[in-house]
Amino acid sequence: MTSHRREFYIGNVAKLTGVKIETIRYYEKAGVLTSPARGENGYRLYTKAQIERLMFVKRCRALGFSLSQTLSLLNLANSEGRTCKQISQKAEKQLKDVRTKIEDLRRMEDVLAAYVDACPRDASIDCPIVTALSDVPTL
Amino acid sequence: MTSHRREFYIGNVAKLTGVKIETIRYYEKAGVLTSPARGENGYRLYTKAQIERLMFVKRCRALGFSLSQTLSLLNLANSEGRTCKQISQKAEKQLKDVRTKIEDLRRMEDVLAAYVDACPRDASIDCPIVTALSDVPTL
DNA sequence: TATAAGGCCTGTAGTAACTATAGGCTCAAG
DNA sequence: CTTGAGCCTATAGTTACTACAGGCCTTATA
Repeated sequence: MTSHRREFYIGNVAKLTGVKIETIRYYEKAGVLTSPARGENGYRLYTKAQIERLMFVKRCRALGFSLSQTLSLLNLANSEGRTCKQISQKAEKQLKDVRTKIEDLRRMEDVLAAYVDACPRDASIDCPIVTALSDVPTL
Repeated sequence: MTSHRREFYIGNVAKLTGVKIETIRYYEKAGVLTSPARGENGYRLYTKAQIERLMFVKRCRALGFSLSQTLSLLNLANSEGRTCKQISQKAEKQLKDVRTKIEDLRRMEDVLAAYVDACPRDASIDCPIVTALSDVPTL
């Protein structure tokens, strides 16, 4: 054992990356992280490269990529002949998906805001929000 | 059997409301819909009131309310002394939650757009997106 | 009359991405 | 030597569905 430690227990990795221990193990089982080496006690031993991979995953997740998209991005990023175009296409697709979600939420926001706006928000019994939610078009 | 049918089979309800049969049954099991009467053959028989309740649920879901929030809204809407204020508070909370989600997605959008923008999107090997995702601050 | 199709039934399992718990081993400190 | 922290595995729970599997019942067609 040298003075320069190059392998980390999972608890250390969790602290370094801000990803919970259970989540790290889950990522391994889900196949987005490669299985680390094990010490004689059976504990997982992470290398710096594996911790970097975990950070990559964390950032992808923060951008809304699914785990399978993340894995495919990782594989692409680590593949020999991959190009910028391939990578940017995935990013563009994700950007499009995010924008679609924003639009959906915007519509919800508009309706909700209109409801709240139309409501006296006092002790009235007759609530326009309930009316709007209950209204049946034609039955 | 009169000429005026006032009870509907689940398939009809699904068509009328646009909610899938399995989903309707799921809502019943989940407790947001009351269990309908059964015909002699064991088939569910829905009344108009139950179909209206289902529409209420459908609209709540479309606004992003969870099933338990939807149930609590339903109970509130159907309770005797409920006020506009109580209803609008739930709507306002949901509006706030929706806006928070929009903000989160906006941040993702900004980062993704910046990544795509920074990328030459051609046959280059050195991709700034990968670099950004891989970059480890201090390890 | 046989049978095939379609609608309904129940119950279970699968989905995504974790989170939490149970039961048990190891390791360092007092 | 015991206590507590940290690690291990395996399983179940979460949300809101969706998709079978296996099996009634009824009706339409050959």
